[in-house]
Amino acid sequence: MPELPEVEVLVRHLAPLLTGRTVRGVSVQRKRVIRPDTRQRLARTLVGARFVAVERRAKFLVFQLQRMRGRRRESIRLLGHLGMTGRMYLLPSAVPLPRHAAVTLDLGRTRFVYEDRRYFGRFTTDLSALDRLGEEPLSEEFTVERLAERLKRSSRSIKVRIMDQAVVAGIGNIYASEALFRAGIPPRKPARQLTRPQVNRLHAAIRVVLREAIDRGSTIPLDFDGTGRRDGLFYHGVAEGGSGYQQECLLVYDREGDPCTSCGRAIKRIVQAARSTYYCAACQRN
DNA sequence: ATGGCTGTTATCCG
DNA sequence: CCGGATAACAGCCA
Repeated sequence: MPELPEVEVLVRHLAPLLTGRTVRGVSVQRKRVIRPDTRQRLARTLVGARFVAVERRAKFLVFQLQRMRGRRRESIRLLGHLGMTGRMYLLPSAVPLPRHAAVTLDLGRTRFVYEDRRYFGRFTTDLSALDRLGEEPLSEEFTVERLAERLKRSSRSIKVRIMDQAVVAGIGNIYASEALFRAGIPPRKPARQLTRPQVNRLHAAIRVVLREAIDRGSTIPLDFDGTGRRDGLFYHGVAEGGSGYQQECLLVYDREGDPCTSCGRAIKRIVQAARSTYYCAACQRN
């Protein structure tokens, strides 16, 4: 569920469930997701700590915990990332763990499960990844000027460029295509060649696309229970009787050959930096 | 069924 | 520095 809106919706879901809970035990089924932490270090850090907040930064989940050490209150931060296929949810302790459980936290009668089929995600006390991020696209700091600055020296295609987390923190493959379609910008255009009106439109489009996806994900019913039905992968809109998120909200992503919602011409698919890009050749011109 | 595709990112090259 | 390719991994689909 990995892009910014999906993480935001998940964080809003998890925050009230986790806040106040105490970690009784830590179990690491896949140690690659905790690197550079070790099992021992993670367990030593977390056991006895209490969740005080869950926040989002770009596509990362930031878990804040506190623990009493002697007479001192100690703050702990944990970084979560879902990679391509990660999920996080609470499960009654009696329920057997899913096949691809990567890390589980014992919270008493429930456990927090981080599950990841491909193990591309992360769950660690190493926060260094946060240092490499650009502005939050929905914050005040993300101004048109900032975006223009980050684009003007790059010869990379604009699509690949806005997926760089140092340029726009939280945009991924889906919303990159969506934002460019909304802004009417061809995905292969070199970033530095965007006109000022195009940068203006892109800035607005990024915010609109992300905001709408968050609103959508906050509105539709989701099941964060680990069963895989309506579990937060809301842009797929599966298990929604055919009227899911994708049908209603994604205008170009994964719609190769479908008629453009604006002009009716077939949506095209190309590959850039080994990822699929979808666009309308008629609506997205220089 | 074999191979190509998938929501991510770090790293290694030229 | 920049940008492209690849690797990490498992499952799904044609």
